[in-house]
Amino acid sequence: MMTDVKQALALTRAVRGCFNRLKAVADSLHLEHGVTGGMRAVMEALDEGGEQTVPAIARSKRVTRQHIQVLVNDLLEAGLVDTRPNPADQRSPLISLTRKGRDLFARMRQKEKPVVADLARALDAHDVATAVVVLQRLNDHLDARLRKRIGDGS
Amino acid sequence: MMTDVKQALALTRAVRGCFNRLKAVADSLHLEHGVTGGMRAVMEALDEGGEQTVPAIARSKRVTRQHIQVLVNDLLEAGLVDTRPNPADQRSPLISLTRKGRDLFARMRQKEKPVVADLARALDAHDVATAVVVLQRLNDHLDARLRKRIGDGS
DNA sequence: GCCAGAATGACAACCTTATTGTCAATATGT
DNA sequence: ACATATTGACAATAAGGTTGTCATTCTGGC
Repeated sequence: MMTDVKQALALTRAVRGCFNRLKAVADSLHLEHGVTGGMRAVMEALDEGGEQTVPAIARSKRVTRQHIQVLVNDLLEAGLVDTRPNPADQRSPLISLTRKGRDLFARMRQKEKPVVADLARALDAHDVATAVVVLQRLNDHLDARLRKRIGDGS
Repeated sequence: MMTDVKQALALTRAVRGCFNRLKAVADSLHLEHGVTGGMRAVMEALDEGGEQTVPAIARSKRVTRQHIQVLVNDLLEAGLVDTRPNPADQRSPLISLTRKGRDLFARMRQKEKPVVADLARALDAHDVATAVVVLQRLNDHLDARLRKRIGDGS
């Protein structure tokens, strides 16, 4: 059955609201580590995707490589990530989490755990699964539109 | 049935991803009107909530009144909103959309319509309804946590 | 009514996140 | 080999938002 426009709008509003609150909660949890939201997001990309180049991280997050470069430089200075020569491209080393970086990321995850578990307790598993599928479909759809737009422009 | 932690994390990731894509699509739609995202958000608040004071808008959006004040001043200059003396508080006039503001907002909505309708076509109504409920529950839960945190701090 | 304390508009300084532009060096396809 | 694209580095800029301050108005207890 097809969704009506009103419902689709309600979904987008709910997503926007959730995002802001999630950000506020995450910020309140990670204040003390000296790691900014951007740095944390890069660490997450490395934790999930393994070692990657700066431009690869930028593309996956749809931001400029210059922005990611700055964040990675900050992480390097903090000793949370390390570089390894890239056999495939000598300009662009592979970035990976150091032991220290992995440990810190694990500690941050650990800190999130009770909060997320608290959320989990309040929500029905089947409904959450449905919501995740809906949001992923929405993501794919939006991606297609964004690609088309970019395609139009060039 | 209770959701597990992994699923709850997947939900938060999906929300973050959706938000970014929604923002990108919305930006691409509203570039030409000379209305920034912030201004548009204030217009939305006024369209949905009727005339309000600046601090009231700020509170509903969890940002500082100073920030909203700047946006409202921009909107005033653009002739998109107007002020009316507030019988309840002489310092803080009531802000409302002008005819021009309402028309522009309607035009922007109209422009969104085919996009949202396209989304609606790709999604199942029942699933979307479930997703909206889940996200609203999530919102409430996060709100409770944020209030508690603020309560702790003071 | 009076007075302390809170809320408000106005203005300024600043921070964070992210973009665009540029340059020199390295890669890549033909 | 050569044109074109990609990359790291650096700088300038922009948007969105915060904090701080001042004078004014509002509110609640007395």
